[in-house]
Amino acid sequence: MLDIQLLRADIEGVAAKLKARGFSLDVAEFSALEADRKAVQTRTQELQATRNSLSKSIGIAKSRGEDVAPIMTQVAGLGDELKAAEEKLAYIQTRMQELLAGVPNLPHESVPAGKDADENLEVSRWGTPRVFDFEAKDHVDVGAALGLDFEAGAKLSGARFAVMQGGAARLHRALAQFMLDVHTREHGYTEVYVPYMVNADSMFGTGQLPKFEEDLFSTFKNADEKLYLIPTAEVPVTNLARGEILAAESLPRKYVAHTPCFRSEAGSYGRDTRGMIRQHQFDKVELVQIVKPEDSYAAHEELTAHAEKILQLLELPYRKMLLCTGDMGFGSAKTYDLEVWLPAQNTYREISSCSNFEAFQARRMQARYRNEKNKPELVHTLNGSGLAVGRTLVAILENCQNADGSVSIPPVLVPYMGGVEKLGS
RNA sequence: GGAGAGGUGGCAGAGUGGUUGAAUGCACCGGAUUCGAAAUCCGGCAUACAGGUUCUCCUGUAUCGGGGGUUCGAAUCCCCCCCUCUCCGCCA
Repeated sequence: MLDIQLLRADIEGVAAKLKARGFSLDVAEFSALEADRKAVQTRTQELQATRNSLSKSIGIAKSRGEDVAPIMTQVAGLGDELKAAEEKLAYIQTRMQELLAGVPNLPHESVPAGKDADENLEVSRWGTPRVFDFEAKDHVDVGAALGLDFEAGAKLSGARFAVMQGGAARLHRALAQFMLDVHTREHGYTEVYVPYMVNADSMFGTGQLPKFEEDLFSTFKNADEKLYLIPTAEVPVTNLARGEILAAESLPRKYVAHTPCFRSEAGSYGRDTRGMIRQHQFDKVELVQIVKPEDSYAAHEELTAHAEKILQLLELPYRKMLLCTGDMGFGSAKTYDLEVWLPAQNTYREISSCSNFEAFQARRMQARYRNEKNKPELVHTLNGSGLAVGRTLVAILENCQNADGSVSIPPVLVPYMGGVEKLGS
């Protein structure tokens, strides 16, 4: 959520920046509401002040045993106008909040302008895509012999679900364990275990609600309270700070969590229908940092490097992309995507997305810390995949496949595989 | 699932209709004392929003788990919900 003060001070400037990311701000509606708000709020508060002081004098008069009837009639005269004013103010404020809640974050000045993914900027490449001396198969074909079973997933749950057995399942688990170990031991993150279902307040806090409800799975906790399945651990982990005033010394907070993620993938019909790339349920190891505002851009570089480190250790070629204004997520001020090389697709595919949200989520969550002046100030929040486990499995199956259909395990994973160096054949 | 207790400021903990945004203690900040420190003393210390002002200041409004109600006036009374704790039952 943007600072409403910013919109009041310079709505045209804000609208221009939002336009760069393809969002059209309803300046007219906002301005009209703002004009109304100012008048109605001032009047409401005046009336409330009058009522309060009259009520107070009733108390005083009563304690002195004086007749309070004249004051009572005076205060009664306020009733109707006050009630009407309060109702109108509540309506205006609700409407403004709704409007504001749907406005995406402003892009950071270092973000290139662009319309869509085609205008993202390649920042760097690591590793060299392997040249195969045989026809490289895709992960579906490689995985079939190793226990990766999409038909079973479809039988149990439908499209976009998979079952893994034996070696594939073991490799999947090994990847998550490995990532957690690297981030906790070498990168200083605290491992957290969090709920996989969260309430609407949490979803609002990180920005999934109210705008993206159709992307979420949900269930009813009781007749009128919904619980949402997390689309990423970012939601429960970042919301740990919701409503808190953190001690400055406790920052930065660095969390890593391994969770399943659930996404309805509404609107992606026909895309990535084959294989594990786009599933309704997948595992991810997520990095979250909660930092002081002045540290967030350094933290963003650091967090991205932490995700890159996993790819490097696994010896998977990747490139780092700086997303342009038009391709960034709703709440992000700046995002790097890491894209891993997939030989069967002959291209790089997203395996991690690392974003700095600045105060956008913190404002929605009222997540603050005490600054040097001892005043509460909004923190900055960041997160990034470190990495998406399912897609990492895909990358290993494809990049490390052998002509005989087996898959060589990256050396760093061998200890996590009980010493197994090769799956299949 | 049954029975009971409770949710108040960073923390602990008073407060059952009226100058209560809220006693007191701790923590924290400033000052005094001291060669310095501890102890002691004095003062300050919630958040959000609005208006004025552009001062790091004044005025106002809202906020005592959440929502609704009664009332001129609600932390305090009524209703609904959420959460925490204790005991019993059940259970991984």
